[in-house]
Amino acid sequence: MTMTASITPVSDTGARIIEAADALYYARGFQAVGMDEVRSVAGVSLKRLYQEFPSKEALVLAVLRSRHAMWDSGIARAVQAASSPRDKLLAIYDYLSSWFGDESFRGCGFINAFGELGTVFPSVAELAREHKDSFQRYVADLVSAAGAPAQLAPQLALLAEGAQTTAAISGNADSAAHARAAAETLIDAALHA
Amino acid sequence: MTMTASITPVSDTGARIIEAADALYYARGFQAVGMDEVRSVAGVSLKRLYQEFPSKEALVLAVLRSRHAMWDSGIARAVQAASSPRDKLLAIYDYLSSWFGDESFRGCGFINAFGELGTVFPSVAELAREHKDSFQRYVADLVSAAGAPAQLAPQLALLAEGAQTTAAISGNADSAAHARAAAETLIDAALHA
DNA sequence: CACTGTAGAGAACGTTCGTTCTCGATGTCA
DNA sequence: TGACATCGAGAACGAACGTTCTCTACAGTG
Repeated sequence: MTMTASITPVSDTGARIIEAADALYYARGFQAVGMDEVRSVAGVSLKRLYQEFPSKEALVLAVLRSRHAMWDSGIARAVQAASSPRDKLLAIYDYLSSWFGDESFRGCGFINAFGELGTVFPSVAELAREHKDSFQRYVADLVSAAGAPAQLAPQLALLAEGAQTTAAISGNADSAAHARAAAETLIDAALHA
Repeated sequence: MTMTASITPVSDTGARIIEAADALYYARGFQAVGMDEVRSVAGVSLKRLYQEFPSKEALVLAVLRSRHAMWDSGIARAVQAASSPRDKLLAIYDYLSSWFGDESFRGCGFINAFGELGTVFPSVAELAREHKDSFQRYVADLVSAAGAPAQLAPQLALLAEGAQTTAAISGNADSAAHARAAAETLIDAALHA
C-alpha cells in the first residue's frame, strides 16, 4: 500500500511537496529532514516551497492533515467492503494488516510526530489528539451499529493502537492478527453479555 | 511516580547525567535537546560529559538502558505485590495507571525514540526492539503461570502498548482502565475455553 | 523591440548543534 | 616549594539547519 494524497490539494505543486515531505518525514523523522531535501525530492524551488508553506511547522501540519485524510479514507474503504456489523469492526484490523505489510511502514505517523514534536509544536500535539479522537469516535459508531455496549469501543481502539506500535518496532505484521483475534473475543463477549 | 535511576550506575556523575538527560529527552524529544543543555542541568562540565559518554548516541543509549531497567523493576514490583496469577496479569495495568497519572508522562520512551531516531541510529531501533521483546516474554511467563494458552500473551501486551500511546496523546489516564477491563475479558475467556 | 513581473537556482545569513580545544585554577606528592 | 596531572568554564570550529535575498532568464504585453 503506497499512500498518495487523494484529497483536494491546495495546488498541484502543494500536493507534490506534501507527498515528498510525508515520505521523508515518515521514513526518517521530522528534525532529521531539512527543507532543502524536501525541495530537492519535490522538484520545486525553495522560493515556491516557502510560498506554499510559509514555515516548516506549516508543512508538517499539512503533511499530518494529509495523513489523517488517507487514514480515514483507507479505513472507510475497508469497513464498507465488509457486510455484517461484526465484520465491519474486524475490517479495521485487516486494514492494519495490509498496512503493516508495506515495506515503508514505520508506525503511526501521529504517534511519531507527537513524540518528536508534541512539546515544541503544540499544534502538532493538538492535531495528533484530534486524529486519535476521530478514530475513537469512528470505532464507537461501528460498535453502536453492532449493538454492543459503548465501553467496547475504547477497548477495540486500544488493540489497534497497540498493534501499530508493536508492528513498527518488532518489524513484523503478526500484531494485526493478534489484535484481530483479541477483538473477536471482546466483541463476542460483549454481544453475549 | 518519579523515575530515578536505581540500577548500578557506571559512576555517580554518570547517573546524574543520565537522570538529567532522560528527563530532558523524554519531555521534549532527543533532537530538541542539545548536549549543552544536558551539561547545564546535570551540573557537570562538557569535558566530563564527553568522558562519561563519548557521543550523543552513547548518551541516548545509556538513557534508554536506564529506562528499560526502571520499567522492568517497576513492573516486577507491581506484579509481585499481587497474589493470584490472574491478579499478577492485571497488575500490569495498575502499574500503567499509576504511571499515566504522573504529570510528566509522555508515552513510552522507546516508542518515541524509535520514531525519532530509529532510522538514523539503528542501535536505537535495536534497543527498542529488545525492550518490547523482553516485555512480551515477561507477559508470556505470567500467562503461562496462569495456565492460559500462549496466544493470550501478545493480546495482553497489545493492550498495554495501546494504553501507553493513547494515554500520552489524549492526556488522560482512562486508557489504563479500559485496557484492564479488556484484559479481564480476554483472560477469563481464555481460562474458560 | 522595450518593459515589467515572475520564476528558478542557489548564495547568503544568523542560529544552533555536536564535538574539540584552550586556558587558568586547583590539588597532590616528593 | 615546585612539578605535574586534572579539572571546570567556556571559546572555538565545522557542519547543518530554517529562512531570506540576489541575480539571471524569460514570458507576456504594448
